Amino acid sequence: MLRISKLTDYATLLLMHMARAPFETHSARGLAQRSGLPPPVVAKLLKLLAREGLLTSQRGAAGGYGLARAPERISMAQILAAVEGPLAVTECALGRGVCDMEKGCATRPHWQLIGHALQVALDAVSLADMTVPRAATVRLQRLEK
Amino acid sequence: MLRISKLTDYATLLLMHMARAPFETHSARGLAQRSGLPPPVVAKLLKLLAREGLLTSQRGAAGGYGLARAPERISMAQILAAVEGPLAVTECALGRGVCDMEKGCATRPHWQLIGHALQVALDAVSLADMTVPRAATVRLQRLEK
DNA sequence: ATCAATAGGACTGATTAAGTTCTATATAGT
DNA sequence: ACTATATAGAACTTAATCAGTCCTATTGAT
Ligand code: FES
Ligand code: FES
Repeated sequence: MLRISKLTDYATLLLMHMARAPFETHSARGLAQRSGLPPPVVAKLLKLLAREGLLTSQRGAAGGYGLARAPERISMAQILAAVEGPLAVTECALGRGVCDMEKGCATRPHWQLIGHALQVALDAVSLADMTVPRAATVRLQRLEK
Repeated sequence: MLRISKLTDYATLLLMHMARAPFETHSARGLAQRSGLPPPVVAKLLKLLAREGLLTSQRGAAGGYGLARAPERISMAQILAAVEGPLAVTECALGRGVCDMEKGCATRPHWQLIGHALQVALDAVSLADMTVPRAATVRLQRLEK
């Protein structure tokens, strides 16, 4: 349940690779080779991440992608949001009129509450954490108290 | 992102209806009428929830479904798990050999960490909370500190 | 017996995710 | 200027999952 998409998993993987050399530019081809992912998928994802502001891009020969900011300042929540769109646990979490069963349904505010809790959990883990084993453990354990 | 399925939303809705009379038995037909959901969907969901141990069932005339335990002791995490299967944020979060890109991928333990945080957030909200506006607010706010 | 209820599974259609391909544009080096 | 190498963007196809329906069997009260 609550499975993230493969694309998001891939995106995280790519960003982790880039985080090992945070100030250099990386080409889509090179990242595809290093990650083992299919080149078209890598290209698609990098374009998306650049559009969403997580990466900077430089066109032309000797161009490539670079992290838009330090790995510590890129959260998993941001990566999720970039690839899968804004967090909305239920379809009808945002506005009225979207859902047929609004009458007789009092769940909306509660789902929003849960959504917020998830957001907090995802914000607590940064890309930098992901590259360092057990880095986020302490912070997350504090969340659970 | 991290959208729960409609079925899970429906299941929650049904359980909330039942929680208003926690000790009575409810028929699928009756719940379909009260909830406004299509009867076949309601029947399917109740069967599933009974199999998963969230509901008790009584066959035959005058039969029906009842909550397996008090609404306070049914968490949203349990409902999610019943309808959508066990929480696994990534496909390869559990075992080895599932995923092609295991070599060169160090994300697994971190995803497990995130998965655990989500689990905690979902465990903090009970079915009883869902029926009472703002009931879970305080508990969730404490989680965020 | 009969009627009202759940149990289980098979099946279909709709929606979304995943992956590929093609064309256009920008830039460095020669 | 030319060429090679890169990203930008969109359209398209296929695969997988979700949502919803339907049919048959079983159970139990009247
Ligand atoms: S099911 Fe959409 S508002 Fe509750
Ligand atoms: S992508 Fe599957 S192990 Fe990382």
